[in-house]
Amino acid sequence: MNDIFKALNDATRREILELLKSKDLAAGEIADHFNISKPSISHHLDILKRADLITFEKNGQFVIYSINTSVMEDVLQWILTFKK
Amino acid sequence: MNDIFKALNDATRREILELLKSKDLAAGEIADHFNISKPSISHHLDILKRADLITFEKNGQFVIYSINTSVMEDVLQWILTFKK
DNA sequence: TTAATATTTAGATATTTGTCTAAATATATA
DNA sequence: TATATATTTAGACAAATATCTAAATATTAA
Repeated sequence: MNDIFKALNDATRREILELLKSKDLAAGEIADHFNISKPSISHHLDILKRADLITFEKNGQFVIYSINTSVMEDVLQWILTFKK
Repeated sequence: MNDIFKALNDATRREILELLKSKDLAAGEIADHFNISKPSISHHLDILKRADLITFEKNGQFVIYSINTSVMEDVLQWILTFKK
């Protein structure tokens, strides 16, 4: 739970998830959406990976990232415990 | 959304919310549950307040804190946009 | 009014975090 | 093989964060 909330606690990372909601993207395509260096985006992707919020697959020289919505279920359940 | 995720990105603050789920508590009662100084807990309460995740009411020399679940609804809706 | 209790504010400090540039690695293509 | 493209790793640095102690503020009670 710690890793998930940590990953979600950054506007850039949340926006990456929004992008991947529409379709899978290569690391470079993701980076192109931001005014942030590629290494920084790579670091954000790493944090999202650790939280298992995204997965990736190597395709030639590209690395294609996909969202993993199953982890969102855990957050959902946690939130629901607060609904009265 | 930023303030909410920031507030939730800390185990102590999430535990404070768990405590308040059961019942309203004074600042000191909350602090008694942790091996952390009262000023630190006061700081955590401040962050939860800013995120509107808790409310408070002064009662004599005590300050009674309550959880505000309505904000959880916003997180819930955000999470749901990822459910396929 | 003085002392005790409850809480917050102020200021300091060590750790974590987000960002950068430069360099390394991996793959594709000429 | 040499060069170009895609991505990550390494290392540095400023800003944010969680914590502490000491002091300030507010309220109650003797």
